[in-house]
Amino acid sequence: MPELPEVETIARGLAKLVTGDVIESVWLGSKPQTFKSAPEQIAATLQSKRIGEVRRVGKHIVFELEGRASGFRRQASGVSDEKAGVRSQESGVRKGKKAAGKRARATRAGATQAGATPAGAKAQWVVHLGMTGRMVVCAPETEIEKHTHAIVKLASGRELRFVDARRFGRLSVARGFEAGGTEPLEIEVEPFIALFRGRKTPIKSALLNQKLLRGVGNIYADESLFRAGIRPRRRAASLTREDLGRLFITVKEVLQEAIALGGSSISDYVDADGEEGFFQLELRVYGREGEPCRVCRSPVKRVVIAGRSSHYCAKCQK
DNA sequence: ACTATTTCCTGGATGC
DNA sequence: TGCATCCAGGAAATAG
Repeated sequence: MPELPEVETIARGLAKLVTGDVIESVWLGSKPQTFKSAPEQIAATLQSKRIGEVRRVGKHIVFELEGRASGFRRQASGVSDEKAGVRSQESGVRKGKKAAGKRARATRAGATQAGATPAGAKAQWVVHLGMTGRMVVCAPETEIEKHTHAIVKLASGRELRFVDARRFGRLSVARGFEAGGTEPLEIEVEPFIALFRGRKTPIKSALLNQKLLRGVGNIYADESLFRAGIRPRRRAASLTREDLGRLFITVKEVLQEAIALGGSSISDYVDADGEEGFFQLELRVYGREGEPCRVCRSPVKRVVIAGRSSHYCAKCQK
């Protein structure tokens, strides 16, 4: 399950592999829910672009796209790139086949994003891996895996493929992409504390809320709370400044350590080079139900909060 | 404005 | 062995 450290690791790996390469052609699969922007718009936006910076924003991978196809005009209207993007989004609303409702909603979200964007921002390819999404860089003759939803041919002769069995992953194009909340590795202590003020929701849920902090998922929420000595069910508003001060430290600590170890390889996560991470060996509570707490030896508990399994030590966390 | 719940999806694990 | 059932998870949609 790629969370911030895994996505960071993958983005760094991809940056090394594909920065500077040029997209020669794009094939997109037929599962509509994979594409958060209209497939035609994704294909048109990627076509003939040079891949610039590749970076992580929350749990998203963002590819900056530079330049454009010579002579390419969307809908032969001669409008600017910016307007072409908006226009094709609108046409997406009108067209909408069986997924009309879904598409319209997704399009509105995209339009809001574009609206908040400085004019002239570069086009971007945004990838969310969901649970099982993977970006594969390989030779064109490599057998096409089951659940391959996108294939991007590169001028270097290689292909960049998006493979996602469970299909929670999403592809889109944007300009000035911004994901809701604040980057946990960049936030300062006071804004961090302010995020949770007055919230009745369990602190675990608040940590998972991407509109507050972006990039923390189930594994790192549990690990941060363990290190801070806070039970996941505690209401966010009930935490003292001291509690939140500790949590502020442990969230950063856990994420940084996990990045340093290349993420956690649970189930089938591997980085852009196919290498496993090592942070799964450092996990103190996640996935350790019934096993002895590494600090006090009492068995790790598992409860369900907001539909997510949450692991904690009843003795070490209050 | 918030919060809680449901939905999507398939491979792997478990149960009988 | 085979078949059914459950479970994992992020985020958007829906309900309260």
